[in-house]
Amino acid sequence: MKWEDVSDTQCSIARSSAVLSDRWTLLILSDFFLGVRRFEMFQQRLGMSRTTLANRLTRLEEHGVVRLQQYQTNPDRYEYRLTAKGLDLHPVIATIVGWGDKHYAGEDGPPIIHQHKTCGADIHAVLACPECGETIGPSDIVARAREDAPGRPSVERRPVVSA
Amino acid sequence: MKWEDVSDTQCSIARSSAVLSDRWTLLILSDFFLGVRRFEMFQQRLGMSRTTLANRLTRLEEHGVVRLQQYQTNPDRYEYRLTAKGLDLHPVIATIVGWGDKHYAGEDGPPIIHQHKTCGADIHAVLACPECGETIGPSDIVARAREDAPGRPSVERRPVVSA
DNA sequence: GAGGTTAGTCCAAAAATTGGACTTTGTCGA
DNA sequence: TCGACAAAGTCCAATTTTTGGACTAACCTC
Repeated sequence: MKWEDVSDTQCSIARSSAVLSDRWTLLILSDFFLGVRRFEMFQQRLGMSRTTLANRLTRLEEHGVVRLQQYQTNPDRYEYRLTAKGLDLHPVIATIVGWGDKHYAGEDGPPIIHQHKTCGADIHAVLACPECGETIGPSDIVARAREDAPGRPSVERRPVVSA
Repeated sequence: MKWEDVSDTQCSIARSSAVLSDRWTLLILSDFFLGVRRFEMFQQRLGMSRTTLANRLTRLEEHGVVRLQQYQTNPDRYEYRLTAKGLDLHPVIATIVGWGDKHYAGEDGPPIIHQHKTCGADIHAVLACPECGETIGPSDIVARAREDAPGRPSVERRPVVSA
C-alpha cells in the first residue's frame, strides 16, 4: 500500500495517522501547546530542516489543524495558530508526554512538569469514561467492528493482556 | 538535527516520538490492541512493505514495547506481544482513535465502536486528573520547565487558545 | 545603502520506503 | 519421496522523502 492510500481508508486511526504520523509532526504540535506559533521559533527549537518544517505546517493547515493568522503588515507576516480541531489534539499530546515521562525520564524526573491548574496536582493524565467517570485501561474497552473494512483480513479478537 | 539525535534529548515527547513517530508504528500498535500478534497478520492487514514491517517490529522490541514469545516448535516460531510498557500506550492510541472518530468519521460514524465494559457507554475517552477527577483541557494545565533543554530557545509561554 | 528580520524556496546528497522475488525450516498429503 | 504450503523474515533495485545549506523576497532601521 502506498502511504497516500492510507488516508483513504475509513479507519479512524489510519486517517489520523495520515496527519500525525511522521518524524516531526508530534513535536511540532507539542510546541504549539507550549505557545510556539512562528516558523523561525519552530525551526530553532526543533532543529529540523526548513524544507520539511514548511511542508509539515502546510499539511497541518490543509487538514484544518492549524490556520494562518496575520500578525503584522509591511511586510505582511503570518503566524500559525491551532484551530478547534487542533486543540482537540491536546489529549493525544498529553498522553504521549505522560508515557514519555513514565518510561524515559532520567533520574532527575521529566524536564517539564505539568500541574492541574485548579487542584494543583502534578498531572499524569489518565483516560476516563465520560459517562461513569471510571479510569479506562486496555481491558476495559470492548471494540466492536461495525463492518470490516473491505479487503482487510478481520481479526479474531484475542486478549491483549497476556495471561 | 539528524533524526537519530532526537532520541538523545531529555524531552519526554521527543523520546516518545523517536519510537512512535513514523508512518506505520501507530497503526501497528493499534492492531496490537485489537489482538494482532503475528508478522503475516500485520502485513496483510496493513498492506505495508515486509521490509519496513520487520524494521518497525524490531525497533519496538529494542525499545521494550513488545517482546517475542514462542508459540510453536518445529519450526520454532515467535509472535509479538505487548509488554507492560507497550500496554501503557493504550491511552495514546485511544485518544488518537477518539480524535479520528470525531473529525474523520463519515456519515455512517466510525467503523469500530468502543464501549466501556463496565458501564456500557460508548467511549469517547477524555483526559482526567487522577487527583481530583476533573476532565482536563489545554487551558487546565500549567507547564513549568524545570530547566530549559541546553541550546534550545525557551518559549515565552503564550496562551494556546486564541482570544 | 548596509545590515537585519522573517518566512520561506531551491538544490544536490543522503536516507528511508517500496514491491516483489527469494530463503529457511518444517509441515502435510499423494 | 515429491510437490505444495506456511510463517517469518531477507535481499535488491527503483522510488520517495529528508537533509543542510545557500539563496530569495519584502520591508525595516541605522
